[in-house]
Amino acid sequence: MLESAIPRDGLNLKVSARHTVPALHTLFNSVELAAAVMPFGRNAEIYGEDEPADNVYEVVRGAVRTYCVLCDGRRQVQAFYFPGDVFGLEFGPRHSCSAEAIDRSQVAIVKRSLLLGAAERDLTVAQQLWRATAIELARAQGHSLLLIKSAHERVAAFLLDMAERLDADGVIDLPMSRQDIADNLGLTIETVSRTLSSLEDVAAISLPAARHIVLRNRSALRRINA
Amino acid sequence: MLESAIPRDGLNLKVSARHTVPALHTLFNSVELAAAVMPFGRNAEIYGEDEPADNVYEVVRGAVRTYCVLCDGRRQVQAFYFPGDVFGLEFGPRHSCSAEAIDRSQVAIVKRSLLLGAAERDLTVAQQLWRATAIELARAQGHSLLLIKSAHERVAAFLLDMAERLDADGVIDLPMSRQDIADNLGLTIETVSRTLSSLEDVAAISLPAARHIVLRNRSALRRINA
DNA sequence: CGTCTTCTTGAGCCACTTCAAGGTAAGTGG
DNA sequence: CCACTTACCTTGAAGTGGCTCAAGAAGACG
Repeated sequence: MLESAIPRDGLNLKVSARHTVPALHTLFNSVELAAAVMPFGRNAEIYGEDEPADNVYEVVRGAVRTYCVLCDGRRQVQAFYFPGDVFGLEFGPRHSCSAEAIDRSQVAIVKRSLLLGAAERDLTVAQQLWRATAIELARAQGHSLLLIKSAHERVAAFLLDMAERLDADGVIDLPMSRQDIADNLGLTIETVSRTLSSLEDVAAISLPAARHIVLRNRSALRRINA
Repeated sequence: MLESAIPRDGLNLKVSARHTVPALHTLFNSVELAAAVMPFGRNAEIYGEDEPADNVYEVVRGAVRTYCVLCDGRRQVQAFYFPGDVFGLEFGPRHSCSAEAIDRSQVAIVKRSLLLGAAERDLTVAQQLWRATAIELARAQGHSLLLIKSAHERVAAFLLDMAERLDADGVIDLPMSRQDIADNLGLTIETVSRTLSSLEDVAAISLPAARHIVLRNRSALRRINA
């Protein structure tokens, strides 16, 4: 139903079979919903930190990053979202971080008030809201665990995560820049680049192009990940 | 109601006025509940990682830490909980990390199934479950933001957080060891110790005893925290 | 083809870690 | 009450992983 509403363009990113967060149509399977699908250009802001959290979003095509900026300009990318992933769901009234399209993307948008209303009438919707938040919590906890690891471990973990979410037979097509990866892993772009090169040196991956990574040895990556 | 069920002993830790997570009696204000209060000794395990998450807990007196251990033994303390704080609430069937009493503590315990049942009958309980998870999510996001900062920033942030939660007029009585703090902040105990000493040198704090910290200049700490 | 952005690589540096020693405080048994 | 033990904390000195600064290579795009 969501699918049929989506205009196609040339982006052609794959839709992940495994959802990080229950898809909106799961959230809505017993409710009539009005989901608008909106296009966003490369680096376009979807919402900003502290803005009212009036909507909930699902990536239909493309990729989205959420991030916080410290007062001195350091940026932390909290998460990446791909087709099927839900983001921007808050309990409180305001967004805790900003969201931007990484690439040209299509995003389904539904009014939060509609969801909350549905949750009041339908128990399973209420449960899905809880579930979506719980999955985000698990992600955030995993992210903080990541940040105590070494650069090699962080990059290996990142690659394994991306492989699971974007995989086409061991080949990863990254939509995001090295800067995005670095800000997600709490490293510098130089360290990310060097670490990828060193993983290529030990034949764990190969790098036919900067954003095109082939996993050559997943168990080696898992071993590095600790 | 919970209060009256609590046997007193000699610990005499203060009960924080400000709750990190809605207290169980908030969660239960429209439900009859059977909350047992159990004592735990210093370093006693309350639950272990991957154990079935059959209960939800509230610190009544004392202090609790939750933590994960990596395969090579590195430990990350995810959070500290003080009187009034709820912990161990999971959406999934198993605990994502272990919980231990830091000190001799009293912990109120309720069956998860009771809560879930109540949530099915009572919309506000369902909302409180969601809310508690959302607050944990905010905490986890804050924690990962902390971990990209410098040692000085992390320690300053830790002190400000503890001051807010344990404060008795600018004096902090820490229940946890330097190792706990280090594992929470992603640093070594030596770095934590050195950083505290250096904060004392610049007159931001004073250290009459290792676990007794006096905030001398909060705005300096806030400035350091970035 | 030139320009701009992004990515890679190198060299030196610094914040934090590691390793090591000593100090302090609380508990325990004599 | 005091020696002894043990756990915890602090401080120093040296090492190192990741950062900073800098230059060049590789794509992307008009």
